[in-house]
Amino acid sequence: MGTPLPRDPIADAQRNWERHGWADVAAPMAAITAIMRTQQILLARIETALKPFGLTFARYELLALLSFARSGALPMNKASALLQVHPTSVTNAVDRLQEAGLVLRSPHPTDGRTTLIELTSEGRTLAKRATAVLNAEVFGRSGFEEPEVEQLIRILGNFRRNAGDFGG
Amino acid sequence: MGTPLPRDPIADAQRNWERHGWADVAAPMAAITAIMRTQQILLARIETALKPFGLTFARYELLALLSFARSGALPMNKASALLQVHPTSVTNAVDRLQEAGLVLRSPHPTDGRTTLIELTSEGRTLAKRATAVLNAEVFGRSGFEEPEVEQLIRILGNFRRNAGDFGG
DNA sequence: TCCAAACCCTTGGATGTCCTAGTATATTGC
DNA sequence: GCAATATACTAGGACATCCAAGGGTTTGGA
Repeated sequence: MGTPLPRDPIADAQRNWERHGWADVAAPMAAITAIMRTQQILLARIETALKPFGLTFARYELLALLSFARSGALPMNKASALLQVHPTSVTNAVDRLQEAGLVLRSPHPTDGRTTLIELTSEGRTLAKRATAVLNAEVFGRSGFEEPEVEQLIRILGNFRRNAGDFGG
Repeated sequence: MGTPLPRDPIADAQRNWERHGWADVAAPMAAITAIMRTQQILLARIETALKPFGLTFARYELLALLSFARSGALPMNKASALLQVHPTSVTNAVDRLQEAGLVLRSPHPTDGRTTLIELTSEGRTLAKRATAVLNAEVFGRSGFEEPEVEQLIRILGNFRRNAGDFGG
């Protein structure tokens, strides 16, 4: 996966689409494919930055979410909704974070069905340190110019709203 | 994972970043997180469209790539480079496509190390049908406006080039 | 009151991705 | 010509994601 290609494979795919009579959807195809590839690149950078902490992005996101909750605790279903992942993915992440002593499960005081995830002090400390590294090494060197960042936030925000993520 | 949230969780995260003194990287953080989430949404749409064909996106991409190769065949390492995934991921995809009778492996005529992936006629037919459905149901209804598509292609194209994907 | 429907979490299974080796074949350099 | 290095593919393992199904808890309508 190493050396750069001589040509942009996505631009090539777009040309192929046009040549085959699908010119009307060639551009959206290219945009969507570019999003998939960009996500892959960014995820790799993030995972590299988090590796020294023994964290993956999924686990980091959960830690970060908990660290912003006033009480440092959230119900699992709340975390699932806010992170927008399947409940089983949260179960998986909590299992591993709990093994590492970064969070712990506790019963909900009034609803016997619900489990609360609580940040331990180790978890809170690690979240803070990991965030500092992510800010410095990934978000601070994204490679996006300032106006591009604003455009991405706007375009993808509209997309996510229309997709039903939030604020129907 | 169903009902829309009352508020945009990514916008909330951006505000949290600003509140905690990381205002300088809050916007890139939000943009990157939005890319991750958008990819997730798009992938889900694509997988839904492909499910009736027994295809996943990874397998479809390989089929589509082969269908654009003149001879309908490519070396595994070439496919790995063009799809920008790890060689083992190609091995995995080829295994399953071969089981389904959509591709077959053949030895390279002059290089004993190399394996060629060839499209079968079933594979070619299925690629064509799957592409038609993807074009109609996903790319044709992306939810992106036309100028947004152009902006995404430009912004993400620059990003991918700077990330070393192509055209050093 | 009480049972069905709704909700919450977990287990088990299928996929995909990557990394680290290991085997086989080519290429290079002496 | 032969050993050392490089390249190509695959096997095994770690993770993450989703779906389907199961067991426990609450809620709500008859």
